[in-house]
Amino acid sequence: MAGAGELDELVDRLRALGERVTTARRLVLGALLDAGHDHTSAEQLAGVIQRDHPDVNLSTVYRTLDLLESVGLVIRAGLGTGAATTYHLVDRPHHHAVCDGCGAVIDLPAGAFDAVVRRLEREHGFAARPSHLTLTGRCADCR
Amino acid sequence: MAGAGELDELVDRLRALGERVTTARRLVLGALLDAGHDHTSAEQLAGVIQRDHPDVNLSTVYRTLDLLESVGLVIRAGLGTGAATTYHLVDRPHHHAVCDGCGAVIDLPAGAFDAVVRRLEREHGFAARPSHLTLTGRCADCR
DNA sequence: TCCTGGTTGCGAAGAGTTCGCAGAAGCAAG
DNA sequence: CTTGCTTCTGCGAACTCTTCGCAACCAGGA
Repeated sequence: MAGAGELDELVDRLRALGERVTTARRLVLGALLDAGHDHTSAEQLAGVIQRDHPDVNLSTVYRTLDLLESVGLVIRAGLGTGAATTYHLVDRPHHHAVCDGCGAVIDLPAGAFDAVVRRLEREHGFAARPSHLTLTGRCADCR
Repeated sequence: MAGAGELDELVDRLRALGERVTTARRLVLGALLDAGHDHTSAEQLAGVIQRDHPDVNLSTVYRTLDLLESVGLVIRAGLGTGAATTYHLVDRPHHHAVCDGCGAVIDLPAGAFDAVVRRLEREHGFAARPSHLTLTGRCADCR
């Protein structure tokens, strides 16, 4: 279980953005906090929430995740085909390396792509979202 | 329409890999060639093919794309939620920048990520597929 | 040309996600 | 605290994209 302080902070941010704070949204944020830096699917989040609150619907989790993404509190990492979309809090910027073999998602330090991002900006006018870079390959275990 | 020579070359590569060359596979490869460097969905490809060959089924296009991906002739770029998975030939290595705003896929030169890829290998033991890096952000037009 | 196993078309199933609606709940004002 | 407007939620159905099973078919080797 994550500390209550963190949840309150997220809730306050949501309110400050002019969004309503509802029970369902609090629960989704709480579940995302509990997930730590793991990448969880909407269904997984709903499962966790429904252990204590069976009346929270999967649709609501999807809608809440959409909202949280639109205000920048959450990002979605669209993995390859078959796998469901996963979400996690934008607590600190980092990047994803997804292993083709085992599907593992490896978090990479935020600075890894800085040079590339700057170059893209300069040469292509493309503003990369610094917290959302995904690359695929093979992790050390699967090679 | 792409040159016939290119198609023959792809067909030969497929045969050399021990895979059967069927009409449907030839058509899928042809459609991928015609698409050039655009990223096309299975449905788009099926549509193009079915203009001349209405009897080619969407299932077959999916199965063929899976095959082509498994032998390394095609890569799939799983864009965000909602959008269908897109595919394109691995004609030359390059990377993708996907715009959040308009969904445009920008091809980036192969070398852009070389330094990062090498560093990932060294520091994380992660072997990135050099032909499949995706990053999201905002293109020049959408900013 | 004949055989054999991989491939295809077809239809249906499956997973993940979205939508519409009526009732419930958040939040601001009184 | 109560009221009232607006947004949110639960529910269920619909939708899209993708996969599967099966019988007929065909590519490639003998």
